[in-house]
Amino acid sequence: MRWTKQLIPTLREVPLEAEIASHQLMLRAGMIRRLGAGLYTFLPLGFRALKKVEAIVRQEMDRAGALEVLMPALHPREIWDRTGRYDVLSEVMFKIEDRQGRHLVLGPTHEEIITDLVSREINSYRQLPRNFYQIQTKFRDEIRPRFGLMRAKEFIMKDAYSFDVDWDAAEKSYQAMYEAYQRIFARCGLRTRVVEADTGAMGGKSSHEFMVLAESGEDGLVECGPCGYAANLERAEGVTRGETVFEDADRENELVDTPNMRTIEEVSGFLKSPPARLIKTLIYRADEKPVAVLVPGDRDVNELKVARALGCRKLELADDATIEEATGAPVGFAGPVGLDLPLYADKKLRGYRGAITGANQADRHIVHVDLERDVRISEFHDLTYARNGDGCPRCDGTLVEKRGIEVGHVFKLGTKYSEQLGALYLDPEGKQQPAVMGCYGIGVSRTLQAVIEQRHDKDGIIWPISIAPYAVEVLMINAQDAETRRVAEQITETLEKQGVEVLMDDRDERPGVKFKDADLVGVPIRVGIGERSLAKGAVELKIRGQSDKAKEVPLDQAVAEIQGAIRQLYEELNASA
RNA sequence: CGGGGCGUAGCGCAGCCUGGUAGCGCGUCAGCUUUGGGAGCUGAAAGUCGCCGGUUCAAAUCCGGCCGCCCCGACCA
Repeated sequence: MRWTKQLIPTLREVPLEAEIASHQLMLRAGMIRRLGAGLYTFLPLGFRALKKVEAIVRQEMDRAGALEVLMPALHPREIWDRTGRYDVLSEVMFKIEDRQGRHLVLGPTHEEIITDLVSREINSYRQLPRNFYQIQTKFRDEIRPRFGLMRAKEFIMKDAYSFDVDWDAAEKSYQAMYEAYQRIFARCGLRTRVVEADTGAMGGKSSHEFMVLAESGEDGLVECGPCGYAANLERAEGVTRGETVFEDADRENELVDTPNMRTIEEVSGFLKSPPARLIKTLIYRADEKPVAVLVPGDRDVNELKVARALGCRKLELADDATIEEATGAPVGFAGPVGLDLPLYADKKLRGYRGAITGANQADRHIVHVDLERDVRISEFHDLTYARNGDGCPRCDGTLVEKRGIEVGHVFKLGTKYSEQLGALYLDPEGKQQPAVMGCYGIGVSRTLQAVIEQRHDKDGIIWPISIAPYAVEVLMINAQDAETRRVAEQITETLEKQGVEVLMDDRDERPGVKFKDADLVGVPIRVGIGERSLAKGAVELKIRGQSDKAKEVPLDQAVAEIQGAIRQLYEELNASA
């Protein structure tokens, strides 16, 4: 392919709309263009790379025995009502009406659709296990789309759904997908970390996320070096090794004046006590009923954990009026002593003595609080976010906090959907059983961008050979030189005949422009054709991201060398897998 | 949805406070010169100044409303 026949609108300047490196580079390298918030067109280069990722996903899913299907993106509302998820996912679903006034949604995910299909088509244990997957566009009304393809309203996803006769069999299906995912991401040149994760609105028993470590990642995670424990911050449990008994722990509790001191910071400073000594008391509405949540003053509440501990569907911080009504004091002075609400305390507060809490009176706090002596806690749970330096819940190690981009998520779903939608089969005894399900997602378009986020330098993208839009770029240093053109065209043609994807930069531009664009676009193997080396009967070979200077290769060996370089790049990729 | 910011040529921006001819850099097109890491000169095309309304002799500029985008937060398979 000639550059002059392609559309590769590279940008010299950084577009204002892009914040993170991968987003900037996708725009600058002419891979994508924005249509609206969270909506992107793939230009030829971006689409080529995307198709490479898809091809790897297909190969590995097929290899793992999954069967490719294609389901509609548009769904009748009724199917979502059958599982109650029309309400659960209501906010993220795009809803539309057809001219008959029928209610339709644009699918944010496809559990209902595939389970409905399986309920009709699979009836016997002899037909199990089966795993169906598709690569398709998903629609989610994200509150805030950002970072280009990272969080878009419309994005490409590979989703797979496994159906098994029982939990043991389902576990095998899960393992097969887990391993397929490892291979997929390795083949994309990504270093990923697998973490325990929250199942969220998917429901189900447990799940693992595949994270691409990156500073710009939207997800926080912690990991423990010694034992390998790793979990999404939404789920991670950190063990505190901090003290729970503070000075004057044995004294009776007493009221102290704390005029206008409402925040942990203010009270901590005013009373000259570390924030950890304070007990933060937050009033929530759990399914409309007020409850109090207690956590150490230096900790943040993890509302997902609270909701799970309480078993409530809807959890929100109470408004000021509710707080005043529940505590009898203005906001900022709530405390558990004498508070007539269900009290849910974070585990780390166990044994807290000599602590400080709000007094449920304006401008007052209570000191020397002994949680066991002075308060009747309803339940202790893990209710806070883990953080850097916390103890590992599995071993003696210490947790390290990192950031990551979630590119894959595998769930053990169980029988939730199969029961609700009647995906039942007859076992050998003729008894009806619900299929045990798993579901497995890969954000395909996001994965593409994650590769760039992880593999770039100041000059541009460094594609792994496996998903590069082209494997080789043949660069005419002076496109007006006849011999340059002849050699470039001949090498390009030979390689293309051998099935190599070549981009030939035949633009009549200055060399600098073409070198810069080559680095930006990031094609792995660059073949420079210029008068200087042609005079020596050679061309110049350079691997993107490796060594600064190009290697001169005799003309008659050029194609063989290029093929060798391609092979080597694939080998390196496999070796790191 | 709350807070902040921005909307002027394809991209990046100035002009707005203090109303009066719409500008700069890059890119694009043409010509000449140049040619190994984002060239030089000359010329040219290209803008309903986000939209609607108001004030005014006159609005990119002042006022009101709306829309869009970006950032932070809340939220999120």
